[in-house]
Amino acid sequence: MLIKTPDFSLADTLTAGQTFCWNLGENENTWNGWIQGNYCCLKQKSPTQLIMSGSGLNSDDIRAYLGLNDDPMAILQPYFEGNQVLKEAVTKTRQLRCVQEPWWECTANFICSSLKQIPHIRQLNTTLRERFGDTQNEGISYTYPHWSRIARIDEEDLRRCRLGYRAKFLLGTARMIENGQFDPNRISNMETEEASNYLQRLPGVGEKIAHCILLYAWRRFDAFPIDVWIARAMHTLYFKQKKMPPHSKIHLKSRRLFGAHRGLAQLHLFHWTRVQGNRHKAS
DNA sequence: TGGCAGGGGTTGA
DNA sequence: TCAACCCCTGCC
Repeated sequence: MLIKTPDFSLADTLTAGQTFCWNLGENENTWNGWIQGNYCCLKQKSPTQLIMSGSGLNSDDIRAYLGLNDDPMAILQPYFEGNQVLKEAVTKTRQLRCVQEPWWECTANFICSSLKQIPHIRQLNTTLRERFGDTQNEGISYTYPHWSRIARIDEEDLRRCRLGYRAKFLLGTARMIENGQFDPNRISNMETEEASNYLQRLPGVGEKIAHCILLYAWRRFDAFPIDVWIARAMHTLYFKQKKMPPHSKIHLKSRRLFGAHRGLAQLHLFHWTRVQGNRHKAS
């Protein structure tokens, strides 16, 4: 199925640290992964054309998952005045989109993410699928294990998936959801800050991960996850002081600079600084 | 080949 | 505020 898109980069979007269930296929520009529990193959034919195969999904599903209905340039334009840095970052990364991950997989991925790099997190996602998920396509692909499945696993079995200390957190979170101590349906009716505090009741979920979940699963564009990358970027770009400012000050600054769309701004700044870093490394 | 540092974070004292 | 928690990678 051919899907027309705005100016878009599939690779940038799938490797920007939002989602961890996509792997590069054998053919160039081809990615195999999961949308709404359906295994599918996406190929970027051109910056404005995608080809989707291998699932019962329609183009609206793909567009919604990949955030193709958003125009980041238009959304963030009101914040460009007096903020040349943001304008440049968004212009250079305008092919990037904010995805919409399933909330449980997103939560589990980010619990697994602490002190891990993107390839490791992707590896963990694959391992958990292969060991505890249900098979689709006769063993070629596996669904992400439901929390009720994870809740029944021994911590030692999870540790054997190379989760380390994160095994206890993932198990604790799955069990809290399973026994009704945490109700994800409540999130939709909460303000972002309240939702962040609620998510932080889950073991292994602190402020950063709570904001990641709100941004990438609930698409709360006012969530602003601060990791070491974005903290460094904000420090370099927007603070004159030599010492790294505390997260409270970075949050305040992000509100002032990017308003209700600071999460989206974060995504583009993060990607832009990473691309620049790689460029410096390459040269 | 092996030792060491450091990495996209959270917890608990 | 800071050590502890695991595992992997890159570097020497």
